[in-house]
Amino acid sequence: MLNLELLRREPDHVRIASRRRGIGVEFVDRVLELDRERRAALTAAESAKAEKNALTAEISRAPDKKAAAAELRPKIAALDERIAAAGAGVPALEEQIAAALSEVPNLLDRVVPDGDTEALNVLQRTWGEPPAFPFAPRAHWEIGEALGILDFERAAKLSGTRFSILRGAGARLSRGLAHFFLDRAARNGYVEINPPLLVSRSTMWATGQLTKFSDQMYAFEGDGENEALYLIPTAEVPLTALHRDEILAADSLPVRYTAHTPCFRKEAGAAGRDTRGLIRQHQFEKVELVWLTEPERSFDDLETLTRNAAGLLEELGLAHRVMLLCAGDTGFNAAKTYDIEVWLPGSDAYREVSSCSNCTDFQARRSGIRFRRDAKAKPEFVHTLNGSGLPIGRVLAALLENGQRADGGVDLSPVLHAFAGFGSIEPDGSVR
RNA sequence: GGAGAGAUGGCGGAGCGGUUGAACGCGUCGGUCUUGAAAACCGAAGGCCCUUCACGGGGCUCGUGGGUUCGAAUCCCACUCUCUCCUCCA
Repeated sequence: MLNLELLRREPDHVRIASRRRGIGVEFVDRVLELDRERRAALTAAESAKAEKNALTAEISRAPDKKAAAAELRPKIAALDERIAAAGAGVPALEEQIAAALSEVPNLLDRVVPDGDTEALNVLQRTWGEPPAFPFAPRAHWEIGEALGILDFERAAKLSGTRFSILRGAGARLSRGLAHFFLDRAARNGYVEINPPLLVSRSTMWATGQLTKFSDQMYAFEGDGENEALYLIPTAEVPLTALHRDEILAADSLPVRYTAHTPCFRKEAGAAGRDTRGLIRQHQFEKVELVWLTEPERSFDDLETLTRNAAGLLEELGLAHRVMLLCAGDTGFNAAKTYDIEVWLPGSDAYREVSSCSNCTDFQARRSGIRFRRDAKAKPEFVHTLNGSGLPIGRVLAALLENGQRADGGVDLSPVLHAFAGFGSIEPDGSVR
C-alpha cells in the first residue's frame, strides 16, 4: 500500500511513478479528494467530542453530580447529534480510500528501466557458459521419464495436468536439493521457519497477494462455521506476515527467514505455456528467502539476497544470468526486482528460477511491520525483501538437463553428493 | 466435538461506573554516585489519527464490534482468540 502522506505531499511524484507502470493515475486526485473530505469530517466530529468531554468532566467535578448532569443533559444531547452527523461519513470514506489505494502497485525504484515486456529487462551479469553437448540435449521430462524418476502420466491420473510425481532417485534428489538450499541459507544467516501452508484472508491481503494474484490461489471458501483459508502461493506470504502488527527493535534487524514449503498456484492465464515438465506446476516446492530490514540499506540487501540465491547456482555449477526487470515486468509489491535465470539446454534458453524483490515499505505498511530505531524513536515501517533460494523443481530440471550424458544417465554437481546421497543417476535409474 | 476460565502498556499484574492513559513489580531509556561497571537513588517512556511552521491543542485506544449511561477498562450483548479438563488423534 502506498503511503497516503507521500501521496498528499508529493502527488506528482506518485503520478510520474505510477505512469511508468502503465496504470491510470486518476486514483491520485480521487484519493486526495476523499482524504480531504475525511479529514474535514474528522476534525468537525472531534471538536464536538472535545466540547462534550469538557461538559462530562464538569459533571464529574461538580459537588452534586446528579443535578449537574440533569442541567447539562440537553447540551450534551445536542452535541451527540452534532458528533454523529459530522462523523457519519468517516468510516465509508476510509474504506473508499483503502480500497482505492490497495489496488495501486508499489512505486518503482528510479533505476528500474522503462518497458512493458520482458524483452526490455536489462542484463546485469552472467555466470558460467552453457555447456556444449556432443549430442542433442534432451528436455528434463524426457530424461526423467526415461530414468523412471519423473512420472507425469500417473500424476495426471491422480490430480490432472500440471502435477508431477518424483520417484526413487528423483524424490531423493529433490529432498537433497531442499536440504542443500536450507543448509546454505542457514550459513548465510537465515533462520529456518516451518510455517502454516494455509493462511487467512487477512494474511494474504497483508502481503499484497489478494489483488493481483487472486485468481492464482487455491482457497477454501469460508462458510458460517469456518474462516476462508488460502493455500500459500509462496512462503513469502507466511514469512513476511510473521511479524505483522509488531514493532521490532532496531537491533533485531535485519530479520532473515527461510522456509522450505510446497507452493500452490492455479496458473490461470498460463494455458498452453510450459505444459510439459516441472517448469510450471500447480504444486511445487521452494526454499524462500525473506528479509525485514531498515529502509536505508534495503537496496544493498537486495544485492545480498540476489547473490545468496545466485550463489546456489554457482555451487551447483549451473550457468545463469541476472536480469533487472523493467517497469512492466516488475510485480505489484516490488519497487525493484532481479530475476535469476538458469540455462536449460533442453530448451536452449535461460529460464527464471528466482525473483528477488525489494518491496520497500509497501508490504510493511499493509502488514503493520515496524521498527524503532531507539527507545524513544517513533516506529517506522521496515522494508521487506523476498526471493527464491531456490525452487526445487526448476533447479532439478536444470540439473537433469545440464548433467545429462549421452548414455541417458545424469551426473550431478559434487556438492550435492552429501545432500542427495549419490553423485549420479545411471541409465537404469540406479544411483552411484 | 463437550465443559469451564480468561483477554489490561515491552512483560507480569492491580483496577468501588466519575482527575485510571491506567497502581505495583520487572524490563527499557536519561541522570546521580563510581576509575568503570554493578547496586542504590532520582527521573522519563505506549500506539494511532486530526490540527499547528513550531511550541502546543484535540480525538481515539484496556482482544474486536455493538449497546446502556451525562460519563465505561469497569455493566450488557455478539464475535475472535488463549488456557484448563474431557473426547479424539500424528
